[in-house]
Amino acid sequence: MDEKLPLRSENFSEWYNQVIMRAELADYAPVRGCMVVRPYGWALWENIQATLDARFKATGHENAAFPLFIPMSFLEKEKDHVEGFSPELAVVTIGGGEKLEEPLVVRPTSETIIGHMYAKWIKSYRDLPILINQWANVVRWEMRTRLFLRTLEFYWQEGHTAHATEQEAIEETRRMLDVYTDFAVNEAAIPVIPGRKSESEKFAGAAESYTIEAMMGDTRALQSGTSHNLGQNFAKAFDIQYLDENNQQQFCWTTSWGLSTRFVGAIIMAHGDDQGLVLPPRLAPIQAVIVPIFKNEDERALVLPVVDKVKSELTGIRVKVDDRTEVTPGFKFNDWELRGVPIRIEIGPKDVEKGSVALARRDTPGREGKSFIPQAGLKAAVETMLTAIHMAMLEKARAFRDAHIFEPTDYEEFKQVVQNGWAFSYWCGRSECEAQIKENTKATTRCIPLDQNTAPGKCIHCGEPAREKVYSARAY
RNA sequence: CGGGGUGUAGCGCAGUUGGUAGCGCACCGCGUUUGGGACGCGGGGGUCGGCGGUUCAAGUCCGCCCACCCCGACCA
Repeated sequence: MDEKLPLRSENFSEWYNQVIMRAELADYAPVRGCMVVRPYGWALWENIQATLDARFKATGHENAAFPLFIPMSFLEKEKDHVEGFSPELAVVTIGGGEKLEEPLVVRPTSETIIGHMYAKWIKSYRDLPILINQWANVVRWEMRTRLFLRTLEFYWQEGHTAHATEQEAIEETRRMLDVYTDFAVNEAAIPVIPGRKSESEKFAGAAESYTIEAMMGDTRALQSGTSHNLGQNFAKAFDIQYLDENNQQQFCWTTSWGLSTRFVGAIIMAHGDDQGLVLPPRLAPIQAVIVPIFKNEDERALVLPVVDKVKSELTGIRVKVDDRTEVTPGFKFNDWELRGVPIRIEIGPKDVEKGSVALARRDTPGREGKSFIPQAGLKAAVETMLTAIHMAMLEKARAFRDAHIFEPTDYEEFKQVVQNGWAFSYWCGRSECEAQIKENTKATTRCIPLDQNTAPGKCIHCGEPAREKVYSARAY
């Protein structure tokens, strides 16, 4: 393998693949389109899970587990849902050597089977709301796959709730969109734009879909989390009814919302640089790595006890000591930079003598990011630096994003800007305009930001009156 | 499913008119090294993607198949 990564600016997709392989986040599985998530990648996902799970619990949700297999007939009960998903279903037709009476679908998402169970569990308004989440794997038979971004099987969480009123369901949908936004900004340092999906980009079977859209390092957009108001579509398809206070049968209002291992791809592409990964400190599996430095046995005997002492003082911080003897310190510096560890702590004979350590920030390459600080009070210094790195990463990503969002005033300019950025412009709301824009430019409607106070204008494509402005971009 | 590309050691590749399968990295052993990707010496590792054909002889020529990667239409 070459020592250097391909340059991010020259070949973004090759850079992306190699970062994943070299940083040992994931590997290709023997089945096309499937991946193995390796321990380092899974540790990152576990940190994402932990912080999201805490947010779900804090907003009143409980975890449960529903089956992997769904009767084919369930999928067929909601018209838009089956239309949307049938091309990408994996179907089991044989079990235990016998042809099955009814084929079983490997879940592409669980609205149907959970809807079925909710119909069974919900009797009266006293049973509502039901607020359940599950952490699961799902399968969608995609044509073209990319590690983390689109694989046949992926890991995610899917929240499914049922409510007595439309208003409650709308509030839930928006609440979880806010949770995702808060997570993206405050944990992953990714400044996402929340908004509503257009009709054509909506989830199959939803009344309204909402999304958080993030800008990647090549300016393409990535849908990083979604929240759907399902209206009464699934309630009617699965007969999810409750008896209200007046002894009347009513259909429930349901929602669903999900965030997947795709988000790992978002972290890689939003923050990475030519040296490799740059992990946001609050999610990084290793927050600080200690590299001991010594030339001989005498120095080794001097340095290692200080390394142990420093490590034991950094309580509450995810620290790793790189005690490999078969590679040089210089190799380790590059290795941990590739793996995106936010802070490197070097401890050598000079530090032992002076009672100091060398700190290097991953987000600031070269000498500029290196500082020498006393061992006393190191924990506070590391904590401060982790926060500073988070803020700097968020700011850098925000500045990059804002520098690549344009507000074109005519279609020619629109076509220009979406080649290397996002367009924020008026849209009449008609799917035909959207489709033609996509055909001409490959840009799709990413989201319609909420709560617009925009004065009416004219559609960027057809010139007809338009009430709203939308983000358009080429997307993953 | 269309277009392009690649299959030879774990990874990256070379292999001439068909004639005993090689290089770099990685791996193992020993020694010297170690504050920005160390070096020397010695070693282990292959049904050349699969099946069939041509031939005295196939990694190499011919046919079929398979897999993976990249680019398009669908998608979190």
